Amino acid sequence: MIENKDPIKSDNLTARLIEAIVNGEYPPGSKISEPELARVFDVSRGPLREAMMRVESLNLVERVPHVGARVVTLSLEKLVEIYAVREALEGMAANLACKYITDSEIEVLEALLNRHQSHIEEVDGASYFYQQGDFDFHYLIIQASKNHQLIALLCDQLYHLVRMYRYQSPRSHARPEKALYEHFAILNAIKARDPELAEMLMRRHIKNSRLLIENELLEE
Amino acid sequence: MIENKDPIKSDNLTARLIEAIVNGEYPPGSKISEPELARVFDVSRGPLREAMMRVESLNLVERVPHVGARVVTLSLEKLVEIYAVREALEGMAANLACKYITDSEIEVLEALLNRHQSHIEEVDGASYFYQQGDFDFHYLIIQASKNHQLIALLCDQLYHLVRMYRYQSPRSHARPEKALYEHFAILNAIKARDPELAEMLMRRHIKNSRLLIENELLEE
DNA sequence: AAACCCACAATTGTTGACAATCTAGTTGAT
DNA sequence: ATCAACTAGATTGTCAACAATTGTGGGTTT
Repeated sequence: MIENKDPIKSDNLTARLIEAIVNGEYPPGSKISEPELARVFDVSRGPLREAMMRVESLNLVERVPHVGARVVTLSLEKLVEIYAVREALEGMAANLACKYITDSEIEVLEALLNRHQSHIEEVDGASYFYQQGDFDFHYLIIQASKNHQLIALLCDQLYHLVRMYRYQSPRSHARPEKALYEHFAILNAIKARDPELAEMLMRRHIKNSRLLIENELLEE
Repeated sequence: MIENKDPIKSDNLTARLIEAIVNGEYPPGSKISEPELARVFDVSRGPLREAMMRVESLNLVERVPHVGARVVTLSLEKLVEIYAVREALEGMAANLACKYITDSEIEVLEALLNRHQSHIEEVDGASYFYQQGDFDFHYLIIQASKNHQLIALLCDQLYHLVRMYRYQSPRSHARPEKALYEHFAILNAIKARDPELAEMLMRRHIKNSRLLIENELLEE
């Protein structure tokens, strides 16, 4: 079976552009020059512009006609708004997951959380690892909802912005012990097939993350 | 003050394409030929493809590399998924609206609902008018949330699919009296600044709409 | 008759060039 | 000296032609 790597420049470009923006290679607010990027990515401006249109749809860049595109700047207000949306959507995801999650998916989640627990006990404050693990947990819950619209909205759109913020935030927003405790509570509710409880716990979990970020930023 | 009509073909095209697809000019499942559409809209394939990328991001068309794009087909399953997302997001919108809605916005909503009541009393089953009115009500609540991410997600993305379905559905999914009653209940909760109640009522309202659609389709 | 292969037409992906618009630097006037 | 207008350069928007891939139809083989 040959690995079918997309030879379509426009499609590959989109993913590469997203990565470059999310990890800060093109920092927030910086101008994006079409000729320059076309040179960097070794494509013509045609496919590049097509990719830009998609990236714009993801709200990663903002375009002004005849002027150009800039990487979005993540204000505190915007991030709070995003977390409100996450709260609603991931709450629903946890709710739906109670009905649709499979036994094997539950096993994967349990293994993941156990691994997190070990790591936290070993190295206190393994924050980078934890952030990735936090993403994994939320990802799996969202997937378990089996709602493709929900999955697309969260994983293909919102999470790029969330990742962009975490990558570039000087602070570490991790609170490993408490968050892990909340993750276990959510998983237990899902295992008990209790949609209302699972949704409520997920919403509280995300609200706590939001409050943490708000406080950290307000301290400055 | 001169009306600044966008002379940018690529941008205008996107809106025109969306309208054409939503109102069924290009029916679900039909193939979209780039040369043909370029002729119809009197543009080159360049701007047309840029518009197509955006329309694809809205999930109104599905593209296969080197094959082409087709208008999405709205299955019952997909619609149910969309309504679950609406339930989560519009519930949150009602919740937030309790905090951020202005007095003038409340007045507009009250006037809207009163107008609906009059119309329903006059002509029994003014279903077309009601459907537009239903959109207006939900639109205003969403706007009142003042959450730009939420507004963009619902008004700029999801609602195109909902409108597409309503336009093309042979049946009228209106249940004017009950829906109007629910609208009044939601508005009252918002006026009382009761976020939990407003969210709960909005979610029930949308769930009722979903159940109605499910039943109507299952009858066939 | 059914299945396979091959060439042809049509469509998609990509490119480079051209036109329209914005930005910046310079010149000139008050 | 400050501000406005103009010009030059660069950037964005658009186009038409070229390259690559897919689907189709006919012809051959089993």
